[in-house]
Amino acid sequence: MTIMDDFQEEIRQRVSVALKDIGAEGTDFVVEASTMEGVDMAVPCFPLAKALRKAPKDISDDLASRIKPEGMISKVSSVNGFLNFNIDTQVLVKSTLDEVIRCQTCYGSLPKSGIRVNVEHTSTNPTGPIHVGRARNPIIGDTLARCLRRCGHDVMTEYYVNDVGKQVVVLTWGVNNVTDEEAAKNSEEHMKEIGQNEKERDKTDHKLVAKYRVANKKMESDPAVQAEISDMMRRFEDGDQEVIDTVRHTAEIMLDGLRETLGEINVVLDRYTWESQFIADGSAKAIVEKLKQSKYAGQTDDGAWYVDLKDFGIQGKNTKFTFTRSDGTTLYTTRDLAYHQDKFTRADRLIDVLGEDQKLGSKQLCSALEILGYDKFPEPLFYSFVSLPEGKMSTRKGVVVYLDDLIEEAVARAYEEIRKRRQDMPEEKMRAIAKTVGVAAVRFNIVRVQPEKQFVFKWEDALNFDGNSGPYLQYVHARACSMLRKAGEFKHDTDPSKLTHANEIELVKVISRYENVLRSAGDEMHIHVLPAYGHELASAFNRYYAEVQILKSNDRDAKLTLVECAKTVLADVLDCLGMGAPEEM
RNA sequence: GGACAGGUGGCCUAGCUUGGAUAUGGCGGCAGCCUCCUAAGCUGCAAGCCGAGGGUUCGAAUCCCUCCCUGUUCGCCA
Repeated sequence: MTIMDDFQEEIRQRVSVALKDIGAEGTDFVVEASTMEGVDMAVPCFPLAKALRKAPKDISDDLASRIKPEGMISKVSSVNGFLNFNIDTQVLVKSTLDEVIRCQTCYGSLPKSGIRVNVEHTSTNPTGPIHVGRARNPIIGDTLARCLRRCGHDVMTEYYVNDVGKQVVVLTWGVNNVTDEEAAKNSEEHMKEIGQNEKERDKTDHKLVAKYRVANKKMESDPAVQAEISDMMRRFEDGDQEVIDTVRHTAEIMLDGLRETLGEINVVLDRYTWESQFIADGSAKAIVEKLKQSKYAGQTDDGAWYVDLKDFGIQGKNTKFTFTRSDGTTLYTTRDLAYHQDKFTRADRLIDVLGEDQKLGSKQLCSALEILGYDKFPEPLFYSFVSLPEGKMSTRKGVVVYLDDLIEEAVARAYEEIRKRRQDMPEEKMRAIAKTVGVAAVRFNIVRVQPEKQFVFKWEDALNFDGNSGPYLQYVHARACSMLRKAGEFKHDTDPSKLTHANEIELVKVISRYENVLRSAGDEMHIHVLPAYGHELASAFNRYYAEVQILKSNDRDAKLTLVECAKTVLADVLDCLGMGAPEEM
């Protein structure tokens, strides 16, 4: 419960009593945050007009005259049919600041819920480096996980590694049969093709992808290679441990590169689960047997098994969800079912961060789970693909921006910015700050937009360090730190009579909303409200900073206390967004 | 063709679940502000048929219907 929630509740009670006084006990009404400047909460009286058979304006006038400003209510007024309320700012300031000082980084966080939440995100196929088309996934997933932890849940993040299927087999063949020289030559051609002059990055995922490209080409042109790969596929399907191990090993190497990239943007996953596990432990086969028993099950002429989902809201030409090949082997979707079954033994709530291309698959998965007797389902969080101004991202067409390149560019730009203004700073420190600032710019640029919205990647936006950006929030944090450094020792003072400037009240109001923002970002999975909130908080701080003298004020301790509280909350917002909170920049 | 998303000033974006007062903020543009705590900042100005059309309502960006545009999808791929 935030102080605004308490205030809202108090208004609800007072209005109920007033309605009783005018003989309209039990009439429904809403108390909402006001959009009008200088008003905190409002009760629109228009819906009451019919029931009371009076003009809205008369009702609000009448009610306003019956409610005296008491308790948290400092002012009641009636404007054009709206019954308006103002909160007692003294109470607001005192209780908010005391709470921040008491809780520190836990301010805004909810108590332990005991709910285990599993967030599966990223899960990109280990066949190449992460490009920005997919970069939304780890950033959304990681931010959501951080929000959910603040909502009091036990959160585990998880990456589902696809080490099964043709793609990884081809990659594996490439790793074992393509020479380094061939790969280097391909790499050179590839870079030329995508219009870059530099050499391909010396990083395992980038090095492996060259072999993957060569393997794909050879497979297309050379029947012998094609046959070798088919043979590997067959042995894999037959459960040949040697082949399975080799493929897994390649995936591990590729994954090392991906993990490194993710680490650069502060994304660390708690667990990696391998798809091959569900073949090895027989759970995918068990799913097949169970689904075969269902009344929705059927077999094609060739012998492939499916369940018909037309009764489950699946629409289109084909409502059949196939779960075995005609030779009886399992499919990706079957193994995904086994995976979700496994996840449900480890968590109460499952969240899957998925690209919008997975929408149908996710729905089919839920229907199949229902057939298997489940009444709990994974909650998907879909995001639209990131495209480039020149169109859809495609590695083959050379229309691609790798996440590694984006990070490198952002950090380089941040370094230039720092060097411009801080000649006094040691090189190493500038590098460290550039890193944290560049990463913040990248992450913020992605989470600020609602996931389901189409997203066109533009360098100018991704490298924006002004206005609504990650570096803007960091700048305010650094500014507050600088002020506190200069201030030295001071005593916490939350006396509200010393914090009466409009900008001070505004700043406190923003701080007091943090809990509601976290709840919306986490439990309702609206993570994009968090960067917006961070910008509001930082902006409110900047206006306070611009208007009010702090270090030389008579009420220095109280003003510094507000600075410290704002800094504390901002630092937590930054952390929740997976961004560093630099003390200088 | 069906299904599912998105469409808001030149560009990006919030609000839509649960209808309310002058539609949120940023970028870019224009005009100001560093003898003072970090100018990656602050202040002000210009800029909108909320995709189009109907409907419901005292009141619609928000709810309902139709249509248009964009994206995704409709594999014995993963």
